[in-house]
Formats: sequence, C-alpha cells, structure tokens
Amino acid sequence: MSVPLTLLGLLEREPSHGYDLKRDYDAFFGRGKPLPFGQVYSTLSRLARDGKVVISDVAPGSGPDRKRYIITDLGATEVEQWLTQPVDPEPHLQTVLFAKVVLALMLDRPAAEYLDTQRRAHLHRMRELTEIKRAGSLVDALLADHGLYHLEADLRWIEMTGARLDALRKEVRS
Amino acid sequence: MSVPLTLLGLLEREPSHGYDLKRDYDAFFGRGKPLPFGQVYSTLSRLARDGKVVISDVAPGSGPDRKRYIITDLGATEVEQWLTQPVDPEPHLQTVLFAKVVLALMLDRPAAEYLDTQRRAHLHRMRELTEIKRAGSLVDALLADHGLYHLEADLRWIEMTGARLDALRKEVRS
DNA sequence: CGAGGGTATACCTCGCGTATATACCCTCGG
DNA sequence: CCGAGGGTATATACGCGAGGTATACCCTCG
Repeated sequence: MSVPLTLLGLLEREPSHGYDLKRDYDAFFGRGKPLPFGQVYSTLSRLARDGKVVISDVAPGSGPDRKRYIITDLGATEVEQWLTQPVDPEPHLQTVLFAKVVLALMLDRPAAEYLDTQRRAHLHRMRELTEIKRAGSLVDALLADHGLYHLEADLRWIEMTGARLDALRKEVRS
Repeated sequence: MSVPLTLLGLLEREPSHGYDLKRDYDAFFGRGKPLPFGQVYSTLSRLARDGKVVISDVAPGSGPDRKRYIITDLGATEVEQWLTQPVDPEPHLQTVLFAKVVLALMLDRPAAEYLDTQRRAHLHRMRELTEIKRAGSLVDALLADHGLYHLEADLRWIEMTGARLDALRKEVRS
C-alpha cells in the first residue's frame, strides 16, 4: 500500500507527529488493518534520512516528547509525482491461484476440487462485502465494491480455468 | 506470490538443488519476473532451518558443490495444507488507487484527472495483455485473462468512483 | 499508588534484490 | 599445445525496506 507515500501525503495536509499520523492512517486507510507503530517510526526516520521530511520541533506532551515532522519540498515533489503517475497496471503475470492450480496438476492433486473450494470462499467473502456495503459509509461502500469487482474477476477466472484443466495438465506435465 | 511454498511444491515433485529450482520456478511461475538467486538460497536455508527440507547429499557438479534438497514430511504436510486451503479472498479493504483518490481530494488536487490517467494506463495494458493472449501458449492466455479480468474490475471501480467524487470529498474533508 | 493511555525507540525476521566467490568447460591466439 | 580469457553452473554475502513485537517512558486520573 506504499506506507511511506501515504504518510508523506498526510503530512502535506499539515505537520504532525508519529502517533497522530498512525491514527489518521488507520482512520482513512487502515480499514481493519492498523499500521503498527514500529512501521510508523521507522518509516518516518527513513523519510527524514532521505530529506523528505524534517523535524520542526520537539514538544513535551503526555509521554515521551513529540517530534513534529514537516514535509520538505523534496517530499512534496515526491507526493505530487506519486499522485500524478498512474499505478502500474498488473505488470507481472503472477497470481497465487495460478501457482496453486499448476502445482496441484503437477502433483496429481484434485485441482478441480481446490478451485471449487476457492469459489465457495470467494462467494462467502462476497456476501460479507455486500453486507459491509449495505451497512457502512460511502468509503466503506467504495472499498467493498472494489473488493467485490475483483472477487467477481477471480470467479470468472476460476470458471475458465476449471474448464481448461485437462489442456493445462498436458502443458504442465511436459 | 509465496516463494517458500512454491519452492516446497516444486521439491515435492522430486529432490533438487537451488539452481535448478530457480530455473523451474522461472519457467512455470516467473513470467518475466525471474526469481533472484539470493532469494532462492535464503528461502531454502529458512526451509531447512524450520525442518521443511533437509540436505540429502552434496555432489560436485560444474561449479560449486550442489546441495540436493529433499522435502520432509513436515514440508509435505505444509504443501498439502496450502493447496487445500483457499486463498483468503481480499481480506483487507485496501488499495493504492483508493489511497491516491482520497489523498488527492484531501490535498485539493484534480482527482478526476488522475482517475482518467489511470484509466488510460489500464486500457493500454489491456491491449498488451490481449496481444500476449493472442500470441502465447495456454498458460500465457490464462495469466493474461487473469490480468484482464482484474483490469476490467479496476475500470469499473474507477468509473464508479469518478461518479462519486463530490460525495467522497465531503466525507474525507470532515 | 497503580492502571491505563499517549508517545517513542529497539530489535527481529522476511522478502527481495545486487554483488561476489568458486569451479568447470570451451575457445582461440601465440 | 598451453594458457588466458569468457561463458555457464552453483553458491554465499550483504543491504535495504516492510512489517511486526516488545519495551521504555511519562502523564493523568481513580
């Protein structure tokens, strides 16, 4: 998810310190997978080392001193480029599902059954996501839809692969 | 892509040594992203450390001595479980695309333009994948289809998100 | 005074990648 | 025909970032 750039982006809103950044990150991007503290601070120190943020001042708060980080011009440029440049769309033709199917065929396991199990797991998760979408905010709905679309994509692929298992087995066993 | 389990799976076919494993991996799963040597050997030593493979013998070949690795019962069990259990379907509602859109809205950037750029990049890659699918083997076609389905999923999401930018901005700015 | 929350650091393991070492084989110029 | 390079097979060493756990520190409040 590119934690460094996300934190830089949050810092471009306003200067902040580690703990608050973690909270903001969790609120906007965490979605059930909170950012570990260790990663916040190690990322911040790498950003500081590379001149993308600087420590503006150190203020006593409740607990250890807070270090307020400010984004630099270099950091702002980096955020700008990251936002401007598109994500590289599916650059490596690799997927765990495919690896499992190929290995199952190599090892003479029931690949069709495995695909079926996977299909059920996908359908189950789709029901969960549908519920999240129904009950949640707009953000929840958008993220749930993203998941749903991709799960549908997987399902289509599972169907197609299931229909070609015999041919695939021949290609893999050579 | 779970390199450790893929290598374990290849080792279940027959005992082998690092170099050959790398070649098999590249042939079946690499797809333009070859496995670096360093990762092969460090993964193998972790597998050995954890008792999932053992070194059966050391034989001179052309070059340094080859260490032949054999999968253990523990390792075979692990492969079995990995193949049997479905991949966890989209467990964390997180995506770089979403993060970029949210940050663009926070920072008052033209999110709609960014989405448009992303759409073009996706369409471009889809043409590439279509060509790969047309020209390649069955394996290539399956992997290309996987990519294509997921790119379509992204496109749908991009369209929907583009249509909801105003509402999303309100939710993010609060 | 002790519990709990805010805030930070230290440290560990992986994944991933580059660079280097080592041994053998082939070829080609002197 | 010999030896110096160059290619290939095989392995190790090292470096960096991601991700996560454990711990230290200090304040507040019951």
